[in-house]
Amino acid sequence: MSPYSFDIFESGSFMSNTDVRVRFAPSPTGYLHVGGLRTALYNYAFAKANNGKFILRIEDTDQNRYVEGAVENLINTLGWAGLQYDEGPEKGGDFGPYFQSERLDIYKRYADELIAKGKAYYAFDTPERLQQLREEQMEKKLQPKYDKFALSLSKEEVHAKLEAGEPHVVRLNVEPGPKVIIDDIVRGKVEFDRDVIDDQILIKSDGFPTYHLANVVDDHLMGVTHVIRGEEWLSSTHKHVLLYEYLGWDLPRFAHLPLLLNSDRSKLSKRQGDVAVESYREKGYLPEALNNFVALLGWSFGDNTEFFNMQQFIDSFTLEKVHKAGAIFNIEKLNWLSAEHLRSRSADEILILLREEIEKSKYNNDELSDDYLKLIIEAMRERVSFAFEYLQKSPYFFEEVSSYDEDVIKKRWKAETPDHMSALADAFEKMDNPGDKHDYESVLRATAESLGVGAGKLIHPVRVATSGMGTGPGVFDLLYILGKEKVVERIRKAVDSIKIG
RNA sequence: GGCCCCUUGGUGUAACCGGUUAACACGUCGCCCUUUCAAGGCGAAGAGUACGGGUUCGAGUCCCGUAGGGGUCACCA
Repeated sequence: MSPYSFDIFESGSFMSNTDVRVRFAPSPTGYLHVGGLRTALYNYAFAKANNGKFILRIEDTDQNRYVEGAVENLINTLGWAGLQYDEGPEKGGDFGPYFQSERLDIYKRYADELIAKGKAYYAFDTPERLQQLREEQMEKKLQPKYDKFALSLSKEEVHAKLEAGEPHVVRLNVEPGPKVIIDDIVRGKVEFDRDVIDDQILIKSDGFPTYHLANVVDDHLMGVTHVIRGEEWLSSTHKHVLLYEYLGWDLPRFAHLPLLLNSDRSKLSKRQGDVAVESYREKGYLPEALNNFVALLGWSFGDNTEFFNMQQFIDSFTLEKVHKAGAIFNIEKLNWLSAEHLRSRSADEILILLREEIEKSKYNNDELSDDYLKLIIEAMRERVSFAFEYLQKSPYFFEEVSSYDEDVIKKRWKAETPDHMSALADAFEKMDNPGDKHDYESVLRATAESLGVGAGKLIHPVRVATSGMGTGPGVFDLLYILGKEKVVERIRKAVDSIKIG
Protein backbone atom coordinates (compact mmCIF):
# COMPACT_ATOMS: atom_id res chain seq x y z
CA MET A 1 0.00 0.00 0.00
CA SER A 2 1.48 3.29 -1.02
CA PRO A 3 1.51 6.04 1.54
CA TYR A 4 0.55 8.37 -1.25
CA SER A 5 -2.92 6.91 -1.32
CA PHE A 6 -3.80 8.71 1.89
CA ASP A 7 -4.45 12.03 0.28
CA ILE A 8 -6.45 13.13 3.26
CA PHE A 9 -3.22 13.71 5.12
CA GLU A 10 -1.70 15.95 2.52
CA SER A 11 -2.17 19.65 2.47
CA GLY A 12 -4.03 20.30 -0.72
CA SER A 13 -5.09 23.16 -2.90
CA PHE A 14 -8.57 23.30 -1.50
CA MET A 15 -7.85 26.80 -0.29
CA SER A 16 -7.39 28.13 -3.76
CA ASN A 17 -10.71 29.89 -3.69
CA THR A 18 -10.09 31.37 -0.30
CA ASP A 19 -8.35 34.64 0.33
CA VAL A 20 -4.75 34.24 1.32
CA ARG A 21 -4.08 34.79 5.01
CA VAL A 22 -0.61 34.39 6.47
CA ARG A 23 0.89 35.17 9.81
CA PHE A 24 4.17 36.03 11.43
CA ALA A 25 4.10 34.53 14.91
CA PRO A 26 7.16 35.41 16.96
CA SER A 27 7.57 34.89 20.63
CA PRO A 28 8.42 38.12 22.39
CA THR A 29 11.97 37.42 23.45
CA GLY A 30 13.13 41.01 23.40
CA TYR A 31 14.43 41.56 19.91
CA LEU A 32 13.64 40.63 16.32
CA HIS A 33 16.02 38.02 14.94
CA VAL A 34 17.17 38.63 11.36
CA GLY A 35 15.85 35.18 10.49
CA GLY A 36 12.54 36.31 11.90
CA LEU A 37 12.73 39.40 9.76
CA ARG A 38 13.13 37.26 6.67
CA THR A 39 10.23 35.04 7.69
CA ALA A 40 8.12 38.13 8.27
CA LEU A 41 9.26 39.63 4.98
CA TYR A 42 8.36 36.52 2.96
CA ASN A 43 4.99 36.30 4.69
CA TYR A 44 4.37 39.96 4.03
CA ALA A 45 5.39 39.77 0.39
CA PHE A 46 3.34 36.63 -0.14
CA ALA A 47 0.28 38.31 1.34
CA LYS A 48 0.75 41.45 -0.75
CA ALA A 49 1.46 39.52 -3.91
CA ASN A 50 -1.74 37.56 -3.46
CA ASN A 51 -3.93 40.34 -2.25
CA GLY A 52 -4.14 38.63 1.10
CA LYS A 53 -3.81 39.54 4.73
CA PHE A 54 -0.69 39.59 6.85
CA ILE A 55 -1.31 38.85 10.52
CA LEU A 56 0.94 39.43 13.50
CA ARG A 57 0.35 37.03 16.36
CA ILE A 58 2.28 37.01 19.59
CA GLU A 59 3.26 33.57 20.83
CA ASP A 60 3.64 34.31 24.49
CA THR A 61 2.66 30.99 26.02
CA ASP A 62 5.92 30.57 27.87
CA GLN A 63 5.54 32.48 31.09
CA ASN A 64 9.20 32.03 31.92
CA ARG A 65 10.25 33.88 28.83
CA TYR A 66 8.32 37.04 29.42
CA VAL A 67 10.41 40.07 28.53
CA GLU A 68 9.30 43.55 29.45
CA GLY A 69 8.63 45.78 26.47
CA ALA A 70 9.36 43.04 23.96
CA VAL A 71 6.08 43.36 22.11
CA GLU A 72 6.34 47.12 21.77
CA ASN A 73 9.85 46.71 20.49
CA LEU A 74 8.78 44.05 18.01
CA ILE A 75 6.02 46.22 16.61
CA ASN A 76 8.35 49.16 16.39
CA THR A 77 11.01 47.17 14.58
CA LEU A 78 8.55 45.67 12.11
CA GLY A 79 7.34 49.18 11.46
CA TRP A 80 10.88 50.36 10.82
CA ALA A 81 11.29 47.53 8.34
CA GLY A 82 8.13 48.66 6.59
CA LEU A 83 6.24 45.44 7.26
CA GLN A 84 2.79 46.71 8.13
CA TYR A 85 0.45 44.03 9.33
CA ASP A 86 -3.24 43.98 8.60
CA GLU A 87 -4.31 42.38 11.85
CA GLY A 88 -2.56 42.06 15.15
CA PRO A 89 -1.78 43.70 18.49
CA GLU A 90 -2.80 47.35 18.78
CA LYS A 91 -4.26 47.26 15.32
CA GLY A 92 -6.90 44.63 16.11
CA GLY A 93 -8.92 42.58 13.63
CA ASP A 94 -11.84 40.19 13.45
CA PHE A 95 -9.90 37.15 14.61
CA GLY A 96 -8.40 38.37 17.87
CA PRO A 97 -7.17 38.39 20.46
CA TYR A 98 -3.74 38.25 18.84
CA PHE A 99 -1.90 37.40 22.03
CA GLN A 100 -1.93 33.71 22.80
CA SER A 101 -1.86 34.44 26.50
CA GLU A 102 -5.33 35.93 26.04
CA ARG A 103 -6.72 32.84 24.34
CA LEU A 104 -6.24 30.28 27.08
CA ASP A 105 -9.90 29.34 27.32
CA ILE A 106 -9.95 28.64 23.59
CA TYR A 107 -7.09 26.17 23.81
CA LYS A 108 -8.70 24.56 26.84
CA ARG A 109 -11.89 24.02 24.87
CA TYR A 110 -10.08 22.18 22.07
CA ALA A 111 -7.97 20.19 24.49
CA ASP A 112 -11.19 19.03 26.14
CA GLU A 113 -12.60 18.12 22.77
CA LEU A 114 -9.55 16.01 22.01
CA ILE A 115 -9.76 14.30 25.37
CA ALA A 116 -13.43 13.54 24.79
CA LYS A 117 -12.53 12.00 21.43
CA GLY A 118 -9.77 9.94 22.99
CA LYS A 119 -7.19 11.83 20.97
CA ALA A 120 -5.60 13.35 24.05
CA TYR A 121 -5.31 12.39 27.69
CA TYR A 122 -4.33 13.63 31.11
CA ALA A 123 -0.91 12.70 32.43
CA PHE A 124 0.46 13.14 35.93
CA ASP A 125 4.09 12.18 35.55
CA THR A 126 6.67 14.12 37.46
CA PRO A 127 9.41 15.89 35.54
CA GLU A 128 11.83 13.57 37.33
CA ARG A 129 10.18 10.44 35.98
CA LEU A 130 10.15 11.87 32.48
CA GLN A 131 13.78 12.81 32.77
CA GLN A 132 14.68 9.32 33.90
CA LEU A 133 12.62 7.73 31.16
CA ARG A 134 14.40 9.84 28.60
CA GLU A 135 17.81 8.95 29.94
CA GLU A 136 17.05 5.26 29.85
CA GLN A 137 15.86 5.48 26.29
CA MET A 138 18.91 7.43 25.24
CA GLU A 139 21.11 4.83 26.86
CA LYS A 140 19.41 2.10 24.88
CA LYS A 141 19.78 4.33 21.81
CA LEU A 142 16.05 4.49 21.42
CA GLN A 143 14.13 7.52 20.40
CA PRO A 144 13.13 9.46 23.54
CA LYS A 145 9.37 9.21 23.70
CA TYR A 146 6.68 9.26 26.34
CA ASP A 147 5.69 5.71 27.29
CA LYS A 148 1.93 6.39 27.54
CA PHE A 149 2.04 5.41 31.19
CA ALA A 150 -0.88 7.70 31.98
CA LEU A 151 -3.08 5.73 29.64
CA SER A 152 -2.84 2.76 31.98
CA LEU A 153 -4.66 4.72 34.66
CA SER A 154 -8.31 3.88 35.11
CA LYS A 155 -10.99 6.52 34.62
CA GLU A 156 -11.53 6.56 38.34
CA GLU A 157 -7.87 7.07 39.09
CA VAL A 158 -7.65 9.95 36.66
CA HIS A 159 -10.75 11.49 38.08
CA ALA A 160 -9.47 11.16 41.62
CA LYS A 161 -6.15 12.72 40.77
CA LEU A 162 -7.82 15.63 39.05
CA GLU A 163 -10.15 16.09 42.01
CA ALA A 164 -7.19 16.05 44.33
CA GLY A 165 -5.65 18.83 42.30
CA GLU A 166 -2.60 16.89 41.27
CA PRO A 167 -0.40 18.71 38.76
CA HIS A 168 -1.13 17.39 35.30
CA VAL A 169 -0.64 18.00 31.63
CA VAL A 170 -2.66 17.06 28.58
CA ARG A 171 -0.93 14.91 25.99
CA LEU A 172 -1.66 14.14 22.38
CA ASN A 173 -2.61 10.50 21.93
CA VAL A 174 -0.76 9.38 18.84
CA GLU A 175 -2.20 6.12 17.54
CA PRO A 176 -0.95 3.80 14.82
CA GLY A 177 -1.93 4.70 11.31
CA PRO A 178 -0.64 5.52 7.88
CA LYS A 179 2.35 7.75 7.29
CA VAL A 180 1.88 11.43 7.80
CA ILE A 181 2.68 13.27 4.62
CA ILE A 182 3.47 16.94 4.49
CA ASP A 183 3.29 18.46 1.05
CA ASP A 184 5.61 21.37 1.60
CA ILE A 185 5.71 24.11 -1.02
CA VAL A 186 9.46 24.52 -0.68
CA ARG A 187 10.47 20.92 -0.09
CA GLY A 188 7.85 18.77 -1.72
CA LYS A 189 6.49 15.69 0.01
CA VAL A 190 8.01 14.88 3.38
CA GLU A 191 6.77 11.79 5.14
CA PHE A 192 6.94 10.45 8.66
CA ASP A 193 5.99 7.13 10.16
CA ARG A 194 3.37 7.63 12.79
CA ASP A 195 5.27 5.71 15.41
CA VAL A 196 8.08 8.25 15.49
CA ILE A 197 5.66 10.89 16.73
CA ASP A 198 5.75 11.54 20.44
CA ASP A 199 2.69 12.07 22.62
CA GLN A 200 3.39 15.76 22.67
CA ILE A 201 2.25 17.81 25.64
CA LEU A 202 -0.59 20.05 24.53
CA ILE A 203 -1.42 21.80 27.79
CA LYS A 204 1.31 22.41 30.34
CA SER A 205 0.76 22.02 34.05
CA ASP A 206 0.45 25.77 34.38
CA GLY A 207 -2.59 25.63 32.13
CA PHE A 208 -0.85 27.27 29.18
CA PRO A 209 -0.80 25.49 25.84
CA THR A 210 2.42 24.49 24.13
CA TYR A 211 3.30 25.97 20.78
CA HIS A 212 2.03 22.89 19.00
CA LEU A 213 -1.54 23.15 20.19
CA ALA A 214 -1.71 26.92 20.19
CA ASN A 215 -0.39 27.42 16.69
CA VAL A 216 -2.72 24.84 15.18
CA VAL A 217 -5.79 26.17 16.96
CA ASP A 218 -4.94 29.76 16.14
CA ASP A 219 -4.01 29.13 12.54
CA HIS A 220 -7.30 27.37 12.04
CA LEU A 221 -9.40 29.92 13.87
CA MET A 222 -7.64 32.81 12.22
CA GLY A 223 -8.18 31.34 8.79
CA VAL A 224 -4.49 31.05 8.02
CA THR A 225 -4.10 29.51 4.56
CA HIS A 226 -0.31 29.28 4.36
CA VAL A 227 2.05 28.54 7.19
CA ILE A 228 5.37 30.07 6.18
CA ARG A 229 8.01 29.56 8.83
CA GLY A 230 11.58 28.45 9.44
CA GLU A 231 12.83 24.97 8.70
CA GLU A 232 13.38 24.25 12.37
CA TRP A 233 9.63 23.54 12.49
CA LEU A 234 9.66 20.94 9.77
CA SER A 235 10.40 18.07 12.08
CA SER A 236 7.51 18.82 14.39
CA THR A 237 4.99 19.54 11.69
CA HIS A 238 3.76 15.96 11.83
CA LYS A 239 2.27 16.69 15.25
CA HIS A 240 0.47 19.67 13.83
CA VAL A 241 -0.88 17.64 10.95
CA LEU A 242 -2.18 15.09 13.43
CA LEU A 243 -3.92 17.80 15.40
CA TYR A 244 -5.66 19.07 12.28
CA GLU A 245 -6.68 15.52 11.55
CA TYR A 246 -7.99 14.79 15.05
CA LEU A 247 -9.82 18.08 15.18
CA GLY A 248 -11.30 17.46 11.76
CA TRP A 249 -9.87 20.60 10.22
CA ASP A 250 -8.54 21.30 6.75
CA LEU A 251 -4.80 21.68 6.51
CA PRO A 252 -3.15 24.92 5.55
CA ARG A 253 -0.33 24.79 3.00
CA PHE A 254 3.10 24.62 4.56
CA ALA A 255 6.27 26.31 3.38
CA HIS A 256 9.40 25.75 5.44
CA LEU A 257 12.09 28.29 4.74
CA PRO A 258 15.80 27.45 4.74
CA LEU A 259 17.71 28.47 7.83
CA LEU A 260 20.02 31.45 8.10
CA LEU A 261 23.48 30.21 9.01
CA ASN A 262 26.64 31.27 10.79
CA SER A 263 29.81 31.12 8.73
CA ASP A 264 30.40 27.60 10.11
CA ARG A 265 26.99 26.59 8.72
CA SER A 266 25.32 26.15 12.08
CA LYS A 267 22.02 27.88 12.72
CA LEU A 268 22.58 31.63 12.95
CA SER A 269 23.12 32.42 16.57
CA LYS A 270 23.75 35.27 18.90
CA ARG A 271 27.10 33.94 19.91
CA GLN A 272 28.63 34.35 16.49
CA GLY A 273 27.57 37.86 15.65
CA ASP A 274 24.68 40.19 15.48
CA VAL A 275 21.31 38.59 15.00
CA ALA A 276 19.10 41.41 16.24
CA VAL A 277 17.50 43.58 13.60
CA GLU A 278 17.65 46.38 16.14
CA SER A 279 21.42 46.29 16.19
CA TYR A 280 21.63 46.58 12.42
CA ARG A 281 19.29 49.50 12.69
CA GLU A 282 21.54 51.12 15.27
CA LYS A 283 24.57 50.58 13.11
CA GLY A 284 22.96 52.64 10.40
CA TYR A 285 21.79 50.06 7.91
CA LEU A 286 18.79 51.20 5.94
CA PRO A 287 15.64 49.11 6.26
CA GLU A 288 15.31 48.73 2.50
CA ALA A 289 18.89 47.43 2.40
CA LEU A 290 18.35 44.91 5.17
CA ASN A 291 15.13 43.74 3.52
CA ASN A 292 16.83 43.52 0.15
CA PHE A 293 19.71 41.53 1.59
CA VAL A 294 17.67 39.19 3.71
CA ALA A 295 15.27 38.58 0.80
CA LEU A 296 18.21 37.28 -1.20
CA LEU A 297 19.07 34.71 1.43
CA GLY A 298 17.09 31.81 0.01
CA TRP A 299 15.36 33.45 -2.89
CA SER A 300 16.22 35.29 -6.07
CA PHE A 301 14.52 37.15 -8.88
CA GLY A 302 15.79 34.58 -11.30
CA ASP A 303 16.96 37.24 -13.76
CA ASN A 304 20.12 38.47 -12.01
CA THR A 305 18.40 41.39 -10.34
CA GLU A 306 20.09 41.91 -6.99
CA PHE A 307 19.18 45.46 -6.09
CA PHE A 308 15.49 46.08 -5.58
CA ASN A 309 12.86 47.81 -3.51
CA MET A 310 9.90 46.37 -1.66
CA GLN A 311 7.43 46.77 -4.48
CA GLN A 312 9.70 45.02 -6.94
CA PHE A 313 10.17 42.24 -4.44
CA ILE A 314 6.45 41.82 -3.93
CA ASP A 315 5.85 41.80 -7.66
CA SER A 316 8.32 39.01 -8.19
CA PHE A 317 8.04 36.92 -5.04
CA THR A 318 6.73 33.38 -5.13
CA LEU A 319 7.22 30.59 -2.61
CA GLU A 320 8.12 28.21 -5.42
CA LYS A 321 11.29 30.19 -6.05
CA VAL A 322 12.47 29.77 -2.47
CA HIS A 323 15.68 27.80 -2.24
CA LYS A 324 16.04 24.69 -0.08
CA ALA A 325 19.50 24.98 1.42
CA GLY A 326 20.46 27.19 4.34
CA ALA A 327 22.26 30.43 3.57
CA ILE A 328 25.20 32.01 5.34
CA PHE A 329 24.59 35.55 6.50
CA ASN A 330 27.40 37.36 4.72
CA ILE A 331 27.73 40.91 5.91
CA GLU A 332 29.84 42.15 3.01
CA LYS A 333 27.00 41.97 0.59
CA LEU A 334 24.74 43.69 3.09
CA ASN A 335 27.27 46.50 3.31
CA TRP A 336 27.29 46.88 -0.43
CA LEU A 337 23.52 46.92 -0.63
CA SER A 338 23.23 49.41 2.18
CA ALA A 339 25.64 51.78 0.45
CA GLU A 340 23.80 51.34 -2.85
CA HIS A 341 20.46 52.09 -1.28
CA LEU A 342 21.82 55.11 0.50
CA ARG A 343 23.30 56.51 -2.71
CA SER A 344 20.10 55.94 -4.54
CA ARG A 345 18.20 58.18 -2.13
CA SER A 346 17.67 61.80 -3.12
CA ALA A 347 19.61 64.62 -1.47
CA ASP A 348 16.48 65.61 0.39
CA GLU A 349 16.06 62.12 1.79
CA ILE A 350 19.70 61.91 2.79
CA LEU A 351 19.37 65.33 4.39
CA ILE A 352 16.87 63.89 6.85
CA LEU A 353 19.28 61.11 7.78
CA LEU A 354 22.17 63.52 8.05
CA ARG A 355 20.15 65.81 10.32
CA GLU A 356 19.48 62.82 12.58
CA GLU A 357 23.18 62.08 12.73
CA ILE A 358 24.02 65.68 13.51
CA GLU A 359 21.41 65.65 16.23
CA LYS A 360 23.17 62.69 17.84
CA SER A 361 26.60 64.28 17.46
CA LYS A 362 28.57 67.03 19.14
CA TYR A 363 27.48 69.34 16.35
CA ASN A 364 23.87 69.25 17.51
CA ASN A 365 23.90 72.90 18.50
CA ASP A 366 25.52 74.18 15.35
CA GLU A 367 23.54 76.10 12.83
CA LEU A 368 23.88 74.34 9.55
CA SER A 369 21.72 75.32 6.62
CA ASP A 370 20.00 72.84 4.35
CA ASP A 371 21.84 74.34 1.40
CA TYR A 372 25.19 73.83 3.06
CA LEU A 373 24.39 70.26 4.03
CA LYS A 374 23.14 69.44 0.57
CA LEU A 375 26.40 70.63 -0.94
CA ILE A 376 28.20 68.24 1.39
CA ILE A 377 25.82 65.45 0.50
CA GLU A 378 26.43 65.83 -3.20
CA ALA A 379 30.19 66.11 -2.75
CA MET A 380 30.39 63.06 -0.49
CA ARG A 381 27.63 60.73 -1.62
CA GLU A 382 29.84 58.47 -3.71
CA ARG A 383 32.28 58.22 -0.84
CA VAL A 384 29.89 57.32 1.90
CA SER A 385 28.19 54.02 2.77
CA PHE A 386 26.32 55.04 5.90
CA ALA A 387 24.75 58.35 6.84
CA PHE A 388 27.00 58.73 9.88
CA GLU A 389 30.02 58.66 7.60
CA TYR A 390 29.19 62.16 6.40
CA LEU A 391 30.41 63.31 9.78
CA GLN A 392 33.05 60.67 10.24
CA LYS A 393 34.70 60.99 6.83
CA SER A 394 34.43 64.72 6.40
CA PRO A 395 34.56 66.32 9.84
CA TYR A 396 36.24 69.37 8.29
CA PHE A 397 32.88 70.53 7.02
CA PHE A 398 31.64 70.71 10.59
CA GLU A 399 34.62 71.81 12.62
CA GLU A 400 38.01 73.48 12.29
CA VAL A 401 41.02 71.44 11.32
CA SER A 402 42.95 70.57 14.43
CA SER A 403 45.51 68.15 13.07
CA TYR A 404 47.05 67.17 9.78
CA ASP A 405 47.54 63.64 8.55
CA GLU A 406 51.23 62.94 9.03
CA ASP A 407 51.67 60.63 6.09
CA VAL A 408 50.09 63.17 3.80
CA ILE A 409 52.28 65.93 5.16
CA LYS A 410 55.34 63.82 4.64
CA LYS A 411 54.38 63.18 1.08
CA ARG A 412 52.89 66.53 0.00
CA TRP A 413 54.28 69.27 2.23
CA LYS A 414 57.68 70.25 0.88
CA ALA A 415 60.10 73.01 1.83
CA GLU A 416 58.68 75.37 -0.77
CA THR A 417 55.07 74.57 0.04
CA PRO A 418 54.53 77.30 2.68
CA ASP A 419 55.45 79.96 0.12
CA HIS A 420 53.20 78.40 -2.46
CA MET A 421 50.33 78.23 0.00
CA SER A 422 50.78 81.81 1.05
CA ALA A 423 50.66 82.89 -2.56
CA LEU A 424 47.56 80.81 -3.08
CA ALA A 425 45.89 82.26 -0.01
CA ASP A 426 46.63 85.73 -1.31
CA ALA A 427 45.17 84.88 -4.66
CA PHE A 428 42.01 83.39 -3.14
CA GLU A 429 41.64 86.40 -0.90
CA LYS A 430 41.48 88.64 -3.91
CA MET A 431 38.65 86.64 -5.42
CA ASP A 432 35.51 88.54 -6.02
CA ASN A 433 32.42 86.59 -5.00
CA PRO A 434 33.44 83.16 -6.12
CA GLY A 435 30.31 81.67 -7.67
CA ASP A 436 31.26 78.06 -8.06
CA LYS A 437 34.12 75.61 -7.87
CA HIS A 438 35.47 76.64 -11.27
CA ASP A 439 36.42 80.02 -9.87
CA TYR A 440 38.66 78.28 -7.37
CA GLU A 441 40.06 76.08 -10.05
CA SER A 442 41.02 78.92 -12.37
CA VAL A 443 42.60 80.91 -9.58
CA LEU A 444 44.58 77.92 -8.42
CA ARG A 445 45.77 77.06 -11.90
CA ALA A 446 46.74 80.64 -12.58
CA THR A 447 48.66 80.76 -9.33
CA ALA A 448 50.47 77.56 -10.18
CA GLU A 449 51.43 78.98 -13.51
CA SER A 450 52.76 82.21 -12.07
CA LEU A 451 54.75 80.21 -9.53
CA GLY A 452 56.06 78.07 -12.32
CA VAL A 453 54.89 74.79 -10.82
CA GLY A 454 52.39 72.13 -11.77
CA ALA A 455 48.89 72.42 -10.37
CA GLY A 456 49.48 69.26 -8.37
CA LYS A 457 52.02 71.15 -6.29
CA LEU A 458 49.16 73.24 -4.97
CA ILE A 459 46.22 70.85 -5.17
CA HIS A 460 47.54 68.31 -2.72
CA PRO A 461 48.88 70.72 -0.12
CA VAL A 462 45.77 72.85 -0.18
CA ARG A 463 43.67 69.80 0.46
CA VAL A 464 45.59 68.91 3.63
CA ALA A 465 45.72 72.50 4.68
CA THR A 466 41.97 72.93 4.49
CA SER A 467 40.83 69.45 5.52
CA GLY A 468 43.73 67.92 7.39
CA MET A 469 43.33 64.86 5.22
CA GLY A 470 44.65 63.40 2.03
CA THR A 471 41.34 62.07 0.80
CA GLY A 472 37.92 63.49 0.17
CA PRO A 473 35.81 65.15 -2.48
CA GLY A 474 37.34 66.97 -5.43
CA VAL A 475 39.51 69.83 -4.08
CA PHE A 476 37.57 72.49 -5.90
CA ASP A 477 34.32 71.19 -4.44
CA LEU A 478 35.99 71.17 -1.07
CA LEU A 479 37.15 74.77 -1.41
CA TYR A 480 33.87 76.01 -2.76
CA ILE A 481 31.83 74.39 0.01
CA LEU A 482 34.17 75.74 2.67
CA GLY A 483 33.99 79.21 1.19
CA LYS A 484 36.62 81.84 0.54
CA GLU A 485 36.93 83.09 4.08
CA LYS A 486 37.47 79.72 5.71
CA VAL A 487 39.75 78.56 2.93
CA VAL A 488 42.08 81.52 3.30
CA GLU A 489 42.01 81.29 7.06
CA ARG A 490 42.78 77.58 7.07
CA ILE A 491 45.60 77.90 4.56
CA ARG A 492 47.28 80.62 6.62
CA LYS A 493 46.85 78.60 9.80
CA ALA A 494 48.37 75.56 8.11
CA VAL A 495 51.35 77.58 6.90
CA ASP A 496 51.94 78.69 10.47
CA SER A 497 51.46 75.38 12.18
CA ILE A 498 52.80 72.71 9.86
CA LYS A 499 56.45 72.21 10.56
CA ILE A 500 58.53 69.84 8.57
CA GLY A 501 61.82 68.47 9.58
C1' G B 1 21.87 7.69 18.26
C1' G B 2 16.48 7.90 15.80
C1' C B 3 13.72 10.80 12.41
C1' C B 4 13.77 14.72 8.79
C1' C B 5 16.12 18.27 5.49
C1' C B 6 20.20 19.85 2.54
C1' U B 7 24.87 19.75 -0.84
C1' U B 8 26.73 24.58 -7.87
C1' G B 9 33.57 29.23 -7.08
C1' G B 10 35.22 32.20 -0.42
C1' U B 11 29.73 34.08 0.08
C1' G B 12 24.55 34.64 -2.07
C1' U B 13 22.29 32.79 -6.25
C1' A B 14 21.27 31.29 -11.95
C1' A B 15 21.17 27.48 -15.53
C1' C B 16 13.22 26.31 -19.17
C1' C B 17 10.73 20.04 -19.64
C1' G B 18 18.49 16.61 -19.52
C1' G B 19 21.46 19.79 -25.02
C1' U B 20 27.34 25.33 -26.43
C1' U B 21 33.63 26.81 -23.14
C1' A B 22 28.34 26.24 -15.91
C1' A B 23 26.02 32.51 -15.83
C1' C B 24 25.35 36.88 -12.43
C1' A B 25 26.28 39.64 -7.88
C1' C B 26 29.31 40.50 -3.39
C1' G B 27 34.35 39.96 -2.04
C1' U B 28 39.62 39.67 -3.93
C1' C B 29 43.33 41.28 -7.63
C1' G B 30 44.70 44.32 -11.98
C1' C B 31 43.87 48.25 -15.55
C1' C B 32 41.16 52.79 -17.10
C1' C B 33 38.92 57.35 -15.48
C1' U B 34 40.32 61.00 -11.63
C1' U B 35 46.59 65.34 -10.04
C1' U B 36 43.17 62.57 -3.68
C1' C B 37 39.78 58.93 -1.99
C1' A B 38 35.55 56.86 -3.64
C1' A B 39 31.90 55.81 -7.23
C1' G B 40 31.92 54.13 -12.26
C1' G B 41 33.94 51.35 -16.63
C1' C B 42 36.86 47.20 -18.33
C1' G B 43 39.29 42.72 -17.20
C1' A B 44 41.36 38.51 -14.28
C1' A B 45 41.78 34.66 -10.81
C1' G B 46 38.32 31.46 -8.55
C1' A B 47 33.51 25.81 -9.07
C1' G B 48 33.48 21.30 -13.75
C1' U B 49 28.37 21.26 -9.88
C1' A B 50 30.24 16.66 -2.28
C1' C B 51 31.88 11.62 -3.86
C1' G B 52 30.92 6.87 -6.45
C1' G B 53 28.02 4.21 -9.69
C1' G B 54 23.86 3.84 -13.17
C1' U B 55 20.27 5.47 -17.24
C1' U B 56 21.22 8.30 -21.86
C1' C B 57 23.98 10.00 -28.12
C1' G B 58 24.34 13.63 -24.07
C1' A B 59 23.56 14.54 -16.72
C1' G B 60 24.49 20.24 -12.36
C1' U B 61 19.57 18.62 -13.96
C1' C B 62 16.83 11.62 -13.75
C1' C B 63 17.86 6.88 -10.50
C1' C B 64 20.72 4.23 -6.63
C1' G B 65 24.41 4.30 -2.98
C1' U B 66 28.05 6.74 0.13
C1' A B 67 30.02 10.85 2.61
C1' G B 68 29.57 15.50 4.81
C1' G B 69 26.70 19.42 6.90
C1' G B 70 22.30 21.04 9.30
C1' G B 71 17.60 20.74 11.95
C1' U B 72 14.84 18.20 15.56
C1' C B 73 13.95 14.68 19.41
C1' A B 74 11.48 20.04 26.47
C1' C B 75 5.67 21.03 30.80
C1' C B 76 10.82 26.70 24.77
C1' A B 77 9.07 28.77 20.82
